[in-house]
Amino acid sequence: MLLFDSSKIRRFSFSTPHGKLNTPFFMPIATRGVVKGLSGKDLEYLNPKIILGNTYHLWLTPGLEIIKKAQGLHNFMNWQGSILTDSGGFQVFSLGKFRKITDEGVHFSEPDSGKKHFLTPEKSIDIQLKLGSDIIMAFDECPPWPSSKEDVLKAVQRTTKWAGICKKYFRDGIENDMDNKEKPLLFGIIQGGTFADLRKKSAKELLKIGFDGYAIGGVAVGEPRQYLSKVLKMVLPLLPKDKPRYLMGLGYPEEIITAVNLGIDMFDCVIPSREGRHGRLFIREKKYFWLDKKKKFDFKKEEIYRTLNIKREDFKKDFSPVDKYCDCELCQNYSRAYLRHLFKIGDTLALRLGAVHNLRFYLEMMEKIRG
RNA sequence: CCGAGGGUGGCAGAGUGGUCAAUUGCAACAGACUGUAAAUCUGUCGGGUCUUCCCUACGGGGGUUCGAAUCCCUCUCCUCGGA
Repeated sequence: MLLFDSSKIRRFSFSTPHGKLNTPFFMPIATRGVVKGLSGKDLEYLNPKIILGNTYHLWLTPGLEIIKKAQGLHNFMNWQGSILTDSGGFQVFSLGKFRKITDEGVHFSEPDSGKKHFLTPEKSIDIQLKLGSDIIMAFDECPPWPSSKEDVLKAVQRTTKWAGICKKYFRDGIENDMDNKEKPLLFGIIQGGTFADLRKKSAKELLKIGFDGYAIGGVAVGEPRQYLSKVLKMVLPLLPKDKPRYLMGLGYPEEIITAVNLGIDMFDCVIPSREGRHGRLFIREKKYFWLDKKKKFDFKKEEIYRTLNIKREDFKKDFSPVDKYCDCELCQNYSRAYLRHLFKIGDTLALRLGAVHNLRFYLEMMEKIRG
């Protein structure tokens, strides 16, 4: 059971070199310079204001040479909104056995080719500056769950150390870059797993260094779901009210609403896009009744949304729209049966329509939350 | 009509005496997905009281053998070559 109180949520705005952002908001993921399967027209329709790219992946492909020749990532992908770039810190976690961590940085080997790369805090910031990112993330170490307290402590210490290096390198980089009319923002990332003392330690150390915004990382890496609000409650009271707070990598709609309630401003997650491509569609049965009239509302997850596995046999002859309250291209033009058919024959249109729909679901939800 | 090679589970295609209810791929069905190693991954996929048990099953029928998808005979169908 969650409680949503629209009068209590944080609403404010801040600007990046590519525009003003109103919180709380959700960032679609464009790891390698594209929201997988979507065109610029699709993005125009979705109008997310800000999307997320990834340092590590863009560094490998297409590489900085190409991005530089294209005059930055925005230009390269023809996206004029803001871009937040993740530092590659998450790959320290997700690439698991394909990397080795030292205090200086992380050695990665590409899973397919075995090709080796060494990413450091300095290099990460350098890459992000060259990409032309609007919001640059500090390079962090995201420990998996479960990890011993000793290991999490080590990750916190390393993350703090790297954060200091990132800050310094960022400041120097900005000062030396006379072309940069508007300076990007730099965010620090709080680690500490599920340990209250380590979370607080991490937050305090990052506050001391000073950032334009603060992210909470290392959440939803496998720990039980109850930890989400616990971790947020450990950290959020310590953060300044006038700086954006970003919950990295989350989540399902009910998790986002929980986090909004507790004071989070920014989200990103692969769930809507990936699950859309995989045929799992987010739909609502009633049109956001939980946001109507009443300011306070108790609701359960099922009351916000449900999901359809559109590939199921049940939808073979279901000619109704996926979500009758949705205004996306899929819901306005095609039936469940048709989308199922597209998935069954493996046509890429299915992937695109699925991702667009789910992202529309998420972004519209955020719109409604903002009011 | 003669010669040669074949007919295996929804399809394709392994297997040439026991460890075969039968490799693998596709299709089908179901599930997973949280700062994207992900248009990916996992499971099921002849039937039964779902079992270290039984039944049915590798074109049909018959035979050899302790034992056959695998060997023999016969019928049938397909493909290729020759009249």
